[in-house]
Amino acid sequence: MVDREERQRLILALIIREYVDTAQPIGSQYLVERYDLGVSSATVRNTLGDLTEMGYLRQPHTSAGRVPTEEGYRFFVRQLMGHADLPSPVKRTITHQFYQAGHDVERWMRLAASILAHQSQAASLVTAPMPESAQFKHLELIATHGRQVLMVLVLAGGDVRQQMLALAEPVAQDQLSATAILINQHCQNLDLKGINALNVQFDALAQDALKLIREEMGRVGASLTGEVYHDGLSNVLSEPEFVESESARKALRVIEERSLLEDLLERTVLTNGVEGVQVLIGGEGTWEELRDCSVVLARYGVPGHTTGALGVLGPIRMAYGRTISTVRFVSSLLSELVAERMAE
Amino acid sequence: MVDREERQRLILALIIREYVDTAQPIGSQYLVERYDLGVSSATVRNTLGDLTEMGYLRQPHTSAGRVPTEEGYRFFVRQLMGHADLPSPVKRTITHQFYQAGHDVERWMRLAASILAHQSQAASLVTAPMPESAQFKHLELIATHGRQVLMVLVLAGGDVRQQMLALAEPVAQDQLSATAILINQHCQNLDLKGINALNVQFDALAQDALKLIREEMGRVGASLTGEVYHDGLSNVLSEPEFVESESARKALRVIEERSLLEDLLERTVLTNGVEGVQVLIGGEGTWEELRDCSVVLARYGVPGHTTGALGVLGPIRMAYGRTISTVRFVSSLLSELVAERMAE
DNA sequence: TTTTAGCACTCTCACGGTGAGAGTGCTAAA
DNA sequence: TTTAGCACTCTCACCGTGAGAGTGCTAAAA
Repeated sequence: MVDREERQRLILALIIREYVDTAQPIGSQYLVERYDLGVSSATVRNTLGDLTEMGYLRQPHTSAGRVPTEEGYRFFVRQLMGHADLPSPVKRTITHQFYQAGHDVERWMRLAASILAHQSQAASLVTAPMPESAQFKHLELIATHGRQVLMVLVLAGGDVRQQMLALAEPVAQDQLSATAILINQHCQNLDLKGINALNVQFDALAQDALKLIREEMGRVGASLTGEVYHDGLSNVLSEPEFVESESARKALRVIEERSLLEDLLERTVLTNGVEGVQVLIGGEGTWEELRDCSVVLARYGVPGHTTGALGVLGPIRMAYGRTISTVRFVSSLLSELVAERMAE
Repeated sequence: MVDREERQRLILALIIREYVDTAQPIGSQYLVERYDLGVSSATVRNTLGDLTEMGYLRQPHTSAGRVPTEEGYRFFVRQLMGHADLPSPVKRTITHQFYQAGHDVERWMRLAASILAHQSQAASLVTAPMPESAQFKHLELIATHGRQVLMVLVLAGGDVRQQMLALAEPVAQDQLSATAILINQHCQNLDLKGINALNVQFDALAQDALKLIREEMGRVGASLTGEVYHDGLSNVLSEPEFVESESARKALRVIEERSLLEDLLERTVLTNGVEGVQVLIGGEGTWEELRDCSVVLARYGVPGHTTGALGVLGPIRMAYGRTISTVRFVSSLLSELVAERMAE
């Protein structure tokens, strides 16, 4: 004889597993036929009644089977699911793919998005790693043509930024190089505050360059999310819950519209102090656009220095186990890569 | 009394206009009520019969009104539509927005995608401008940490590329700078062929750098499409033709899957010799994924030097007039910007 | 006290029939 | 060549029906 509560947990887990597979309401008879529960369907029915009363299951209509509620999924994720890891061969394959991408951050991002989308069969999103504060490393000024100068600014952590600098009059490359060397000497390893506090008499050219440098460094840290990569959008459209295009539209907008996505990320994984993978089910009452979907998010990078976020967006009826382990693994991998890159 | 053929053209145009608005089959009575045609519904019915026989209209079923066929749209776009331009105030607004984006190519791309999506109420896509061949302009080698060196390569046309160069042993910045100067002297304005033909004895460091330069320059021109920007994906999901998610999925895949998109672009606008805006209606029998949608495409940039592509993807029932003029205008604007940037 | 068999009950869904409405094509007259 | 008139066809919304699924309850069994 099994403990009453034990059976409730078992059956909730089974219903979620089956429902994630089939997208069909699950009945008592179906369960006893497929699993060796050792009890009759009537007993299962009692348990189903309990779980329904507890708010973890619901019936679409009287004569239908049970479907997990959002609360049911939450309970499952928090208490029932366990901490399964990705199978080792999968991990090795993924690691290998990142290894092949070399030092190219853009390729990392695309690869991460592709892997997440593929593993979870849902939509994925990855934001480029963003330094939380800018630290001057190196400057180059390169004459292009006429009064336009290309400024290449290297920041700590391997972040490279380019800007065009429009001068009042043409300047020779020699003079540009001299100015760059001068600025490099004074600004080495300074942050924005340090550069602002600099008390040196620069010439007009250097001042122009410094102005642009300040602007560019000010931009760093102003936003927590950089370029956004995504993949697998067409995956979610094949899910039955997104056939009424309205919920699909809302979900798409979260990925497309930068402001929505930034709000979501900043209020979840990019909040300092929060660690690990976060699971948002059905918008959690906060995000109307996510009412019909779930999001699995994680931060990656080196906290306090350079971080980004990644995650998966799919139907509420999602294979949380696999998705969460993939998100966890890819984020830890990216964290390692970012840390290595910073050490360079 | 109006010429028979004249009436056919008028009525086809009216049906397309109405159908694009309402997405409902249009009947003879509806037309005579809304437009002052000067003839009875019976006459209109005869004309409808003609147009149906010509293959420009069809009936979803016997007792329904008429709907344009793909052939009908094609005829409309080619013969009936005229060459309406965007209203001047709209043009001014758009021009102003690009002006505000400064010299930032990434912002141009995002802005173009946003404008196209917004104006056409459909999905838009823009590929970054790609030089057709690489010409060496300038090189910088910057020590970062240990054996990792940041290589910044400036190509003609303002294209800047960065790569990490991993050395066998650490090298001081002085020596890196000297090597860069050396390479700059020898490679100035050379293309890949010229660099390969170079007959100079370089030291190990310079040879490493040159190897990477060759790789990077070889990458230019290898693909005709660079980074792809898009916007307005959620627009198309609101169209009634995309409620059955299968056609929406196929359309999304064209935008998401690089290989599909590249094939499409290279076989249409990026084919040399083709000029102006191209309209593909219903996949034109060639692209299965586009069977249920239309694409309005154009090339932009400076032909033979640096070009990109842009376009709009929407339902076949699309407001071709407005979309085509927007695509034409934005592409000409981007062409100007790219030309200016090349002159710098 | 827990489990189970039995059973009545409820609800959905697929099916077929029906009638209103829309739009047509044809015919014959203008 | 155009038009009025009309019969015809097809869809679509509506309804009623019955099979099927799954339930909750009750009373007996363990």
